[in-house]
Amino acid sequence: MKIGELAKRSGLSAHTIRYYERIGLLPYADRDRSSRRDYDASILTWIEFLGRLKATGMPIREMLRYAALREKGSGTEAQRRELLDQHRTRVRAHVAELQACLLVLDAKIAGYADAEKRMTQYDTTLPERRRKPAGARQARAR
Amino acid sequence: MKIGELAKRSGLSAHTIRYYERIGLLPYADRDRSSRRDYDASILTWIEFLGRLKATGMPIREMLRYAALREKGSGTEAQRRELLDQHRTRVRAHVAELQACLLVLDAKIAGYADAEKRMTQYDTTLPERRRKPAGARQARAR
DNA sequence: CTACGGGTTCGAGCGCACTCTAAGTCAAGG
DNA sequence: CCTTGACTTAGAGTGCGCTCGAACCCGTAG
Repeated sequence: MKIGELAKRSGLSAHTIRYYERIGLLPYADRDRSSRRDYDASILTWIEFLGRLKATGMPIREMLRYAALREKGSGTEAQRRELLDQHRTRVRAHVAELQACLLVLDAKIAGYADAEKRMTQYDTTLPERRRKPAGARQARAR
Repeated sequence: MKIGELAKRSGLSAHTIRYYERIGLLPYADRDRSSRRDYDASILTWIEFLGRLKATGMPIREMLRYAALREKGSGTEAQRRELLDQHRTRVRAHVAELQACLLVLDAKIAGYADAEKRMTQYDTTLPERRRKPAGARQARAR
């Protein structure tokens, strides 16, 4: 598989794939006789996993540490597990934080929704928004 | 409250506070007669809310849109609600993605934990890690 | 009076993660 | 043979969100 094909399949750009190889996130790819990268489908699994790490906010620096351990092969499993374990802890904390923020967001949005409802009912500030009082209660529901 | 005090209370640096004012994320602060910023405690509420937006990944560009609507005052509630509502949707999606990634991470970690356990039991690669076979099953539990 | 510990402005610099450009190589199709 | 288009490299540029430095100002304590 050439780099263009891999780009399509992985969702990364060819530029990014070369960049990842340059910094050591992807292993140095075999080249054909005209020095073009030729990939094995198995690289996709690795790219996909890198994507998960990235999606969960792992900085490239740390992915590099993981990639290096992986390259090094057996004997590094405990360190790899440790690294992922620590990352998981951070991700869990992050999810918890997001959920807390969502509650705040919910409250804020509910506040605005209330304000809107009141406006529609009593017509305090936006005359052009007036509706028949009877139907106003349901207005703008989403 | 002077900028240093606000920095301490808000967790932002004085540099960042000035930067936020410069770009319009914080309202232009009143100055004392020697042109130093003098803050009202109420700014903390706003900074805290900005922190939530930031924590949930809202780019500054969009916080600026929200801040501008807020400055503009009443009549912008519907737009503010809309903005926050869209953001909430994105955050929820992001949380879902993180949770999916966590499952992958869990599986990967479990895989490594298994490998370690097997190593400890059969002593294949790391002799210095050997333990009495009888107790090895429970080793390294977390 | 002077030193110090804040503060001020403006603009430059940084770290991250790409993203793109320029100039060149190569293989296949018309 | 010539064009096309996908590839190669090294290195420069981008966008984001700060972060810092330089030079200066000001009020108070010793």
